[in-house]
Amino acid sequence: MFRALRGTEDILPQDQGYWRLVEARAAEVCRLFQYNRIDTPVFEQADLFLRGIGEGTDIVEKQMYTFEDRGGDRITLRPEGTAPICRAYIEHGMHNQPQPVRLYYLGPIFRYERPQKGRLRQHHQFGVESIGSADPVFDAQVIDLAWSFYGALQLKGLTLQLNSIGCPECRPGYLDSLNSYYAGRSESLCPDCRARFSRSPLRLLDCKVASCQSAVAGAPRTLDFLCQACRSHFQDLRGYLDGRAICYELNPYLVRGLDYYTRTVFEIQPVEVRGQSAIGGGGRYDNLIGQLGGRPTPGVGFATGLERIIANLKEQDIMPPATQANRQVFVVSADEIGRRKAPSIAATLRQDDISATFASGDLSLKSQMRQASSSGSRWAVIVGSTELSRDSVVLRDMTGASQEEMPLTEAIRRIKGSIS
RNA sequence: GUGGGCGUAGCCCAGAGGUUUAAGGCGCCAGGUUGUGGCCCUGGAGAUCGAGGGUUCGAAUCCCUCCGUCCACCCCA
Repeated sequence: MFRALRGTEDILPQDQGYWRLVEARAAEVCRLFQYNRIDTPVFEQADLFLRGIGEGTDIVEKQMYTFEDRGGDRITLRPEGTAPICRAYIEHGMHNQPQPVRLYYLGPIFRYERPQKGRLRQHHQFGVESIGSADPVFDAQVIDLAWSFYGALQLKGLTLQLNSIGCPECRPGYLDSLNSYYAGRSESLCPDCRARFSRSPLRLLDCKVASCQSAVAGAPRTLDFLCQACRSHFQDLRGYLDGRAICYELNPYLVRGLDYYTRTVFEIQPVEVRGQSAIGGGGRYDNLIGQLGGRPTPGVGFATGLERIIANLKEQDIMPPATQANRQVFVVSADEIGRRKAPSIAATLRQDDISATFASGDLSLKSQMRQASSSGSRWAVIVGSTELSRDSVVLRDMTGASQEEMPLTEAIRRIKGSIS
């Protein structure tokens, strides 16, 4: 038997309401903030991600779906959204537009990982990018947008964590200090951290192993090493956030898994902080576009996982709005004559913008009525030889138990005139 | 990649070596007298008990291997 591949899942009809809700809120918030939608291909040249995300990262090291296509090109299923957007920015000369260019995207992301709660090999992200300005007002705007989005979904209990990890000016000084701090302590670190020590020292900071935690507690903080420019950038950002009354927690040990981040990094976490719980995150990437071959262009963005959002909506009993069934009809046939006529009756209804379907005439009337009932349709139209001989149908209101025989045109008028 | 739990009908699950021709619930189908749903009642269909191998007179039940799945670690959304 075929089944969906590990770490992938079908989004079944009963869940589509959640997805439409989340997508609609995303589109709405972006319209209000004037971020425009862009859709990039789900696969790109592998090199885009190698250069963009950074060779030492977990994503590049072991999570990319990379393959050679029939033409011999190295292809990667996108493991994140920002690099492709930056590629599109460069490719379409968007630096000629007023800056910053504000974009949003929504679509599948692929990472080869062992699936677990809230973690899939194909998941979906909604993300925004503000490209072309280093002004901290846009860091704040991106966070504001993210916060508004979660607010529009009525998600409760989210916390915003914020940090600044500096720039190429001040990062080396910090790394030196981190290095010498950890140099004398490598004995007490977990094996993973010993490996991280030389590879990506920043990540030492978010190790969860208890023995490492104590080392982290005394470790130097990026914030204390920021250069003047980064320091004032961060100050300004905090000022803007305060001005918008957006609460955040300063987390000096927040680092993110991608190499391209500079200065601002942030993460949004839900109430239930269980292991891998971030629901969204982002930050500034002032060197990414340059690294990808564009002229040096600053940018800042945010992305959030739709599956995790929906999981949180469900946990908080937030339901998508019920679909309107007032203009929905289920055609039921009482006998062979009615069964023959059902498709064209449904078609006539549809011409009047009434959604209509019918049951198999193989089923008993009772069973057809059961289907009509469970379909959620407000109306059942019942047809058989008796009605057809009089050029009429029976219109039954499924919310109660009243029904009446009338011509189809009259039934249509009643249905269209109906209110809940 | 590492560790642990679990795999019985579409779904939830009982059964823990022989009274199992594998139970129950949801869902599905058919009925409960004449062409009608939602509640109730009755009946029915639906399971090579994840796959393969082994132990045994006898295995859904014990052992091994594989596969799948879930959870955790790593890391992220």
